[in-house]
Amino acid sequence: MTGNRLTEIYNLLFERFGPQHWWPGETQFEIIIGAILTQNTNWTNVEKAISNLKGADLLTPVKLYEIDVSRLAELIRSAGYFNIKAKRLKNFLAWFFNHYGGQIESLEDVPAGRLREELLSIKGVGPETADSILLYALNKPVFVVDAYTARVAVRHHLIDSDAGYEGLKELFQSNLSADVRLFNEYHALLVKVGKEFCRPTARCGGCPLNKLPHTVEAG
DNA sequence: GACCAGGCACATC
DNA sequence: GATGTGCATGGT
Repeated sequence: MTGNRLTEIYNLLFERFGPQHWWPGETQFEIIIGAILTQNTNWTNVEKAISNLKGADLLTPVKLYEIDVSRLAELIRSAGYFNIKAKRLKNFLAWFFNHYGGQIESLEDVPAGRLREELLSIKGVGPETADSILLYALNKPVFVVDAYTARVAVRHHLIDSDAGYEGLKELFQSNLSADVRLFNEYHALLVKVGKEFCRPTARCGGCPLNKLPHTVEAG
């Protein structure tokens, strides 16, 4: 029942918007850095920060591990919260080098459940960032939840409004096949429809999901 | 000028 | 365990 509804939503979104080509990043490492930088921030702001790092030829594990945190903060200023994000990147890099020698391939060998717990132990890496790294950088079949996911699911009565991150994640993971490409595209499509039609102040006109049972709760 | 954006940690009750 | 607050730039 819910599974069919989730599939119906996916199909409506894909028919309307097509493939989203996520994650926009050239390397696995770049995707991880982007996952931390995009916390509560518009992606266009993150692109400038990543561009700065590339322009300075610093977007490698070793170079970011060695760079001074204050210089890192200046380079990522456009991403917002730049002081705290510089620390968060450093926290991740310290963990990455201490436990995995700064080698992405070493991360890929770790079971997703264990790696998720380890990522969550890093200060500055919460559930969404951890799951984004697992799915988009490491190709593990975990569903990524974000503010848009919650808004769409609640407005279409797929889950209670007081459901937390894990509840939402379980909703999707238990009703869909554990498919990396499906999870990749589904999350990206939810972000797309969220940006265009499912904003906090509702403006649902033209939304491809309007044919579904629907209650708008602005704010 | 207010509101929003691909969160998270921490304080307080 | 729920709720509130700081973190900050840049686009609409």
